[in-house]
Formats: sequence, structure tokens, C-alpha cells
Amino acid sequence: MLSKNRKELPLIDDGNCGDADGGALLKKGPWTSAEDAILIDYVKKHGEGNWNAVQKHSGLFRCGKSCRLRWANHLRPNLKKGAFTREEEHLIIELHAKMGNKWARMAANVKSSPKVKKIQVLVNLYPSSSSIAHIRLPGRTDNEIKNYWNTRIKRRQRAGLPLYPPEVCLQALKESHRTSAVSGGDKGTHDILQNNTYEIPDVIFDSLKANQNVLPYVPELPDISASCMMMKVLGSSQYSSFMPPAIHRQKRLRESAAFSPGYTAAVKNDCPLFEQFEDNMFDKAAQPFGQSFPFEPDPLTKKSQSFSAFQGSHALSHGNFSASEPTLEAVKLELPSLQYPETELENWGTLSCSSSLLESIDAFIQSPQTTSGVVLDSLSPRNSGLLDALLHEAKTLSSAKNHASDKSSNSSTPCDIAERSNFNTCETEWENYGETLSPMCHSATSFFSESISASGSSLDEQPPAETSTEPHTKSGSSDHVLTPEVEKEAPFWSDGSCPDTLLASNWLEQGSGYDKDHTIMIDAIATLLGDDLSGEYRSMLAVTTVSSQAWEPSWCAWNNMPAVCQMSELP
DNA sequence: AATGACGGCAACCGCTAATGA
DNA sequence: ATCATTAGCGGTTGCCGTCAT
Repeated sequence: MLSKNRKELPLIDDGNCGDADGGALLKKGPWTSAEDAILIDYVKKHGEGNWNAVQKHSGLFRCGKSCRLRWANHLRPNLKKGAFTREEEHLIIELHAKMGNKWARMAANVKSSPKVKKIQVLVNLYPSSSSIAHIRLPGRTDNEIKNYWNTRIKRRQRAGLPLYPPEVCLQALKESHRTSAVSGGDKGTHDILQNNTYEIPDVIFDSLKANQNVLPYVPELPDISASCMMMKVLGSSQYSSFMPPAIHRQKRLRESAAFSPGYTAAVKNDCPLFEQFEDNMFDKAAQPFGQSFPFEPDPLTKKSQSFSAFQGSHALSHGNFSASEPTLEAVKLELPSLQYPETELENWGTLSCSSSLLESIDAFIQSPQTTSGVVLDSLSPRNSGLLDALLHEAKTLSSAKNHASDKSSNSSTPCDIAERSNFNTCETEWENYGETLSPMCHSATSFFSESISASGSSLDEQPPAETSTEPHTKSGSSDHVLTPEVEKEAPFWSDGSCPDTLLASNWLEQGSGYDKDHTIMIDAIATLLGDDLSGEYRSMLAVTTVSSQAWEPSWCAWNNMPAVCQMSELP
């Protein structure tokens, strides 16, 4: 009855939609074909924009917002209708891992500011960046993508699956770790997210990587937000809940299998553990998460150990996000549509991270310090959660490498506390740095160790890290000059053990053509921009080419860059 | 066959950034 | 520099069809 009435008597706008006609009642609700025809006719005559004028000129009793939305989502040409293809599904997942809930950017329908268009011109002129065009999901609307994603979240949540597939998790974390070595600690992830600054470095250096293949290491600021987002979502009690409410196992299985079968198959092929993960999931789902998941791995079998590490990302999420409130708040901000119950937050700390560890982390965050002669002032994380702390940790490790600082002997640090915590996982050379470098090092160390183990087994067929304090693979790999090939084939976190500054340094010293091209690009920027951007970009780009040590400030400067760079919008 | 749950989708809402006067 | 207007984004809501019970 209600729907019939609604159809026959469409809702009338109460004025929220503009009331452009000074009190005229505007229609709400579903559009009719007649209204569509009117709108199409109007756009044909007057073009897009000035949507509030539609009502005046066409007699359509719809507010401007409604018209714009109808046109953008349904009537405009080149819209791609129908179900998402497998490729598009992949792309959405990847893009969301990188961008978060930036639906419009995924759909590539954002407009550019004048400044950004200058950059676009530059990009157009700079041949090596010709592939900058990041066509995201052409023909798809932000609404479509958003709906798809939200549906996917619900589905995966119900299925008890992690929001992001393992490979995406690992990739994002890997890139996040890379990023951590080049992004300043005083530039928090929130800034990055809020400034929408990921586009420029992303597209520019992706293109450089793709075209010239001269970048053994390509810093990608967006991946801060990537991992941040991923961890946030995974870390939220809602999305990482492995206790789906009152849903039959059979249905969960059906749904998990139904979700993008091709994708699931692909993931299984690439990451066999994913299958095991799924298999085990529902057998374990009946147990309380904090106790049964992560599952107790059999330390003697590579498979299960790697699986343990594989879920390390999840354990990380659970354990870490109980560490500080700011992060929790950030989670709220970034959550797509679904909120987690506030009351569950207090339980996070019990999931996989001991309170002592959390306290040590919080204490560290609140009182950054210098250790081993490594000045951490510029690296000190803001009190914005464990991600910053992890970034800080990674930076510290990098600095430690460069400074070859002396290790202090078995001082009692929060690492000791952490050592007694639940993070009693395999130890690697990370710990050797961590012992003296950061009070929270051990948590990060443990996490990285788990990640190493994860990649080693699941992705790169590397033997799992030994449960010993004996230094191994890290020092070896870090001493090598990492060519792109070497880095690519290296175990997951081995590149992390080799500080990015070293990578950059090696790469510059090898005389790659990048510095030369970079200079050209700087000149082009200065010529083209000719305004306040010029100096800013010049300085940050220039400093990037001069010294590997300057990666951090230079890349932090990207935070001030405009948001979008899309060749698709170029004339 | 009836009912309820769920998924998918379209549309709306509130807020903010961009733009122009 | 300030203010008003417009455009756009992300989150939310509600309708409707489908499916399971």
C-alpha cells in the first residue's frame, strides 16, 4: 500500500533540495521516463551544469541536485550498465585498498581544479608520463561503485571473510612499509587522507615506473592511506568480525563462494593459503575470535606456520587498533556506511595484544625519544594510532641502517614488555634494531616478522622465518644492491629491511636516467606553473634528486599538491 | 502459497570544496 | 577578504525483486 501510494503520490520535496522556485513543491522519489526525457532534452539544449536552472527552463519539478544525480548516474552518455566484470571487481578492490572510500575518484569522474589542470598539461608534455592517464572505472558511477562495495562488505562480513583478500593485504602492507621509509612522521595519515594528495605521486610515478623502468623503488604516498584504510577496515570489529551473527554455515559458504568466483579462484591460485583460510574459517568460526583466531599454528609445519603469518595482518589489525583512540576515531570516519558498535571497541585489546604491550605503545607514542644517536624529532609520530607508530618504526629502522649505530646492550625497554606479550612470535634481525630504537619496536618487529613469514611461505615460497634470534635473511638482503628484479623477487619484507633510502641511494648512484629526466621535469614544472606551485614543486622535486636522505621531506611535500591528475580530462 | 530476510539499486541528505561576485 | 551560490562527494535510506523457510 505504501509503495503504491508512493508511486501514485510521489513525495514532495520539503525544501531540502534547494527550493529554487521560491516555494514550488519539488518532486522526489523515482524518476519517470517522461522526466528523463525532459532532462535529456534540457541537457541537449543547454549542456550540463547550472542544474538549479533546469526547473526554471524545463518545467521539471525536480531540484538541481536531483537532476544532476539523475543525469550523472543514469542519463549521461557512455554510461556502462550491467553487472561489474571480473576485471572491474579486481580494480575496485585494488582501488579501495589504495584510496579508501573515494568512489568518485575510482569512477574517474572528478573535476580538476585549475592548478591540477596545469599539472595535467605538464604531464601531457612530459613524454615519460604519458601513461599517467589513470582511467579508473570509466562508465561507472561513484554510486554504482559505492553500492557494489557496500554490498561486498556485507557479503564478506557475513561470510566471515576478511574484507581484503590476502594478496591485497600483503601488497598494501608491503607498499605501506615502503612508504613508511619515505614519508615524514610528522605528516600523519589523516593529513594525507584529508588532503587527497595521493593522486599526483601515484600517477606520476606509476607512469615513470611503467614507462622507463628506471625506478627500482617507487614511493607511493597513497599507500599510507591504503594500509591505513585497510587496517582500519580490517581492524574494525565490524569488518573483521569472524563471528557472523546467526547465519548458517551453509549459507556463509554459499555466499563466500558466490562472491566473485573468478576472483576467489584467482586468489586461491596465487595464494593457496587463501583456500585454507576459507576452509578453516568456518570450522573455527564457532569459537570466540580472540581465542581461536588467529589459530594456533603448528610450528613444525611450514604450511600452518605460514598461515599463521598470513593472518598476521588480521591479528595486527585487531591487536593494533586497540592501541589508541585517535585511530579508532579515524576508523569511524573512514567506515563506509556501516558503523561498528561502540561497545565492542573495548574488546579489541583482548583479541591479540596484551595490555602491557598496548600501554607501552601508547607510552611511546606520547613520549617520543631519541635512541642510539638517531634523532627522531622529525620522525616522531603524532599520537594518531599504531600506524604512525609503525611508520615511525620503519623509519627508525632505516635510520639505524644508515647510521650503523651502536647497539646498546640489553637495556630494559618496553620491548621487553612486548616480549612477554602475546606477540611472542618468531624473531628476526628486526629485533636487533628494535631493541634499542623504539619502545614499541617489538610489536612492529613481531608484526614484520609475521609478515615476512607470511610472504615467504605463501607468496614467495620462502622458508618460514626461524624462531630464533639469529640474524639471517635481512642483513644479507639489505647488503645487496637491490635491482628492481632483485627487489621484486625478494621476500615480502626483505625490501623493508633494506631501507628505502638505501634503495634510492643505490639507484641514484647507479646513474639511472631518472635524475636527468627528473631535472627536465622540474624545469617543465617551473615553466608551466609559474606561480606559487612552481617553487614548491621545484624544491621538493629537486631535493628528491639530490639526496636519498631527502626522500622524506620531499615526499611529504606532496601533501600540498592538488588532488587529481587525470589525462582523461585533458583536451 | 505466505512470509520474512536479504541483496541490489536508486535516490536523497548533509556537508564541504570550488567558484564567482 | 568575504559572502553567496553551485557542484560534487560520501553516507544513508527506502523500495522492490528474489530467495529461502
